[in-house]
Amino acid sequence: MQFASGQSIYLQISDYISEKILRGDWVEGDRIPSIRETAVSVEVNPNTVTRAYAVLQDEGILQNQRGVGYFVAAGGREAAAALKRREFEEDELPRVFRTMRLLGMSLAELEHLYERYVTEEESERHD
Amino acid sequence: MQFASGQSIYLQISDYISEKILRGDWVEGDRIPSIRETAVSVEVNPNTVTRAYAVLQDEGILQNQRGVGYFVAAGGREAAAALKRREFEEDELPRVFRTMRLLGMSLAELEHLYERYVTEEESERHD
Amino acid sequence: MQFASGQSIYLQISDYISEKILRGDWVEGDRIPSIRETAVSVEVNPNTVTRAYAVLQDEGILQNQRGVGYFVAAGGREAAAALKRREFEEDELPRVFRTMRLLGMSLAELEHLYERYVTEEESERHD
Amino acid sequence: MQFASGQSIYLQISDYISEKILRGDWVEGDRIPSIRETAVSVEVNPNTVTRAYAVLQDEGILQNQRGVGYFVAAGGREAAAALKRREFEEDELPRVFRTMRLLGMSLAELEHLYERYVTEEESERHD
DNA sequence: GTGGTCTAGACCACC
DNA sequence: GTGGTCTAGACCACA
Repeated sequence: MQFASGQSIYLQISDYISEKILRGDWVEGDRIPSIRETAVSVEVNPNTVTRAYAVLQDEGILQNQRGVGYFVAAGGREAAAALKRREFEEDELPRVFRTMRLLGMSLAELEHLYERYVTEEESERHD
Repeated sequence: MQFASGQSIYLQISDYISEKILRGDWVEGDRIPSIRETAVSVEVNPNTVTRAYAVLQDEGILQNQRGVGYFVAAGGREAAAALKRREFEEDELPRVFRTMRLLGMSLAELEHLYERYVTEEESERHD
Repeated sequence: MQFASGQSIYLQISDYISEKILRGDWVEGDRIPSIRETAVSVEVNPNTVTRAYAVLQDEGILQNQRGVGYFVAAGGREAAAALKRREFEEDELPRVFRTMRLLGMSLAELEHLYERYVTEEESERHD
Repeated sequence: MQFASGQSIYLQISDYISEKILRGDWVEGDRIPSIRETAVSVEVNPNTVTRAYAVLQDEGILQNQRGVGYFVAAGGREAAAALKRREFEEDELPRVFRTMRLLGMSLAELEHLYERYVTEEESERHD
């Protein structure tokens, strides 16, 4: 895992876990890697992972059993989707639309960029 | 002016100035409010405004005449537009498109949200 | 059995057993379920149940006959009652009274809540 | 400040702050001691105080200004009161009433204990 | 000066 | 083994 600057590592980790659950890699009731395992695999301090997991537990995405581990909570996927959608629609999209107006970018142009993005994604998948 | 958490205040201020110029509120050669005036009006430490103006000067959007004040630079509007567009296309849009895929949101749905945004904007303007 | 977070599971189990004895579900000399049986029924590691039983044995509530099982000790019910009362009066009530003052809650209001609690209990019993 | 065992220090600190606000020692908009100041005064590591403040910020009791400090949030006192009352009525009181029934303790007896508590408090105040 | 984050390392209770 | 907490110390961005 590569960390971008500009966002804290623990948030990048919680996003990463959250997206795994969104994609269905881990489903309700699955035990996810322990704090220590994740710490080793992403090469950060266990404390940092603890913080990432705590965020997800607060959001109702993870659940933990003392001395056992962390699990995808009941309704965890829905919680993750709801959270991501809410952040997207309430924070990101308004900013995007506002910028479009400022730049005088039309919806058609946005669609064009979207299609370009999709094709680029496709080609990367073939690497 | 309201400050969102999560982004530094000086960047929020420089964005605010930059958008004023993009909208044409201030045009090439206009003197913009002094650091002190802005500091008072947005209720912030003058150091913070200084930093915001410095960013804009670096980008070629503002120009400083010592002892006189800050002015919209020659080509300032174009510089602001270019900067905003670059940030938008390189940073924000890829993130947006990625999230759309993750949420399974179609381009049609995005257009729908865009239209809703536009109508909301319209109605707010009538307040 | 549902486990609340915030208190260790073994203590929740020992409370649960203790209350069974207080209510008279199990009386002096009764053999209570084996560690394994309880472990299965409450879906917990046998080690955890062992610890819970050990606590109760320490308090003189249970008695162990090696190879046979655990029994409600002579005077077990009284021991359980004394323990619970002590914990209640020394730990819980002072905290409760303190919070009442902090919230400005009167004794009358407390009585009101008590009556509501009792009626709710009644109605649940009819389910 | 003395810390009891059984509850984590950071929660004891957040309770302490919360009660200060409930009592009106600090009111809306007041700046509370910085993380470092509190860390010194209660003799714990700044990280621990950070965690306590973060809890209160999550609850809407505190609010922070980057680089300036923590403040009692708008509606902070109400948030603190609501939180405490909710925890009290939903968690603590049901447990109390349940124990009363188990011990066969009457409301009259509880009142008696309450009066004793109040008089003890009074006499302590005269020390 | 402020808060925010991260690391390293320790100890604990618990399962 | 698991997670939870705490410390010490560091570095950073920010006001």
